Amino acid sequence: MTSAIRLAVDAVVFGYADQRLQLLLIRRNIPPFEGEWALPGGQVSYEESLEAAVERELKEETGIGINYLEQLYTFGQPGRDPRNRVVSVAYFALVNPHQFELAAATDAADAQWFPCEKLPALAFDHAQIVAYALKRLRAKLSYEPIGLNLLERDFLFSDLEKLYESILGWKIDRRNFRKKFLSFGILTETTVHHSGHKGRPGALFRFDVEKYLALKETGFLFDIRTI
Amino acid sequence: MTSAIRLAVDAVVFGYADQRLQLLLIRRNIPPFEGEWALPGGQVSYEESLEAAVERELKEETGIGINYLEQLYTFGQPGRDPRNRVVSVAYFALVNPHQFELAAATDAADAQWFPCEKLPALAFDHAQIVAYALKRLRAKLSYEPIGLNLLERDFLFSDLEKLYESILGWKIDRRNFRKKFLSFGILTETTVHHSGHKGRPGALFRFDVEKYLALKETGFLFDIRTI
DNA sequence: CCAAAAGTGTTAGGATTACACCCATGG
DNA sequence: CCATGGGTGTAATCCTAACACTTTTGG
Repeated sequence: MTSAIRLAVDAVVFGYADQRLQLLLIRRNIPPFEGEWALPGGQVSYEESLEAAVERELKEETGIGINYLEQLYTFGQPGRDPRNRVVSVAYFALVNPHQFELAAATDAADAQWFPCEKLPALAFDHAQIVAYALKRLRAKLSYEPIGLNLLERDFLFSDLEKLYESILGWKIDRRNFRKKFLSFGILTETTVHHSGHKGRPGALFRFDVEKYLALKETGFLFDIRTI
Repeated sequence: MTSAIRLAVDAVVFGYADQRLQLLLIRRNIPPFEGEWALPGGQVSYEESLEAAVERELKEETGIGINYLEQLYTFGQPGRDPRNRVVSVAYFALVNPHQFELAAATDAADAQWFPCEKLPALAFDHAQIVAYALKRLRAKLSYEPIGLNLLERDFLFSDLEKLYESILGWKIDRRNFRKKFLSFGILTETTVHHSGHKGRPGALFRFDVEKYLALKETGFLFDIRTI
């Protein structure tokens, strides 16, 4: 019998901080690619679900929890791991980085956020996985309100604008964007936010997940492609 | 050491015949679920890519080749196979059934097309996989011209209309549909089709893949959601 | 009082929808 | 000649896109 194919999971974890999209990476402390940066992940154990494996690895290697998780794609080309045949189910996760401390406390090697436009070289085929995830993120931003998982619970409308602008990579019209986004009725206005910076204080908004799910039931489709 | 997770592929193969969407199934001739219907598929061997495994299994079990193949989703819940932990990468395939004979010649058990609205009970979690694939097919029909992979090379416009109507499950406006679809410029009109049935003969069209790919390069997006 | 950010409406143009009659053939 | 399916245009409506000034605060 030839040896068995190994099954792993990898997580592409996006965060949003300093008005830039960030990616969570760990520095490998074992061969191959020792010392290089890679996606958090690892082998799936026999009794756990794939999602459980992702969450476990993330906890172990980086100490963070996640706001949004979905399966991305399964990468299985022979040769993607130089030693063995490893098939990896990649997951796509969104996090508000302010919500979690990166744990230096764990036994993992360094975990660190990198702005997406300045990524280091990555181990294995992880650059390809990240590219795929970015494509998915950009596409999904326009037809599901997942961007809200990258923000704090309460946020300024301008935060949301800037998030879309920085991830999609083009200028959006503030007036049209606000009109359209608010027309969905999935944001509730809370208090007004004072101080911090110069300029007129703005209203704080919060994503009303209940209302979003209720609307989805009725066939409503979030769609902000035409901004 | 606990035993290793097994890796398999399964294929959800859709065809279109008798003006209905059809699904390709095989009858299992080994336990578990012996005698029941299931998706074609099987274990991935150590050196082959996932796609190669799918195509090999399809050839072995049903004798058909495929017009379109993409990865669908990876199903990995513990317990989905009653004996072992099997993680299965499901693929989504489109075929023109007239193009291939189902091979009784192979050593596989029966392979057979079933209309999607009259599927038998399926082994494992295959009903769930099929449901997922149907969702993907319906969604994709509207923003990629994949429906054309289900038709013969030359087809009547009414075939295309009926395909969309039967898969999406609602009436479409003939005039608007034709106007919009032709406006993309990815179909070329060939000859006029005489005979076969009563009524005025219609023009035959052919999908111009070259032109479609060229257009895609330029940022053109196929989009027929608003029909 | 100045700089910075928040907030807000209107209009022209383009896209979508709804809709009905004539044409060409086979039987 | 009639039944069947193929082929076509227009008008009303809705949605999108473009655009600039006023308000409120901190410094």
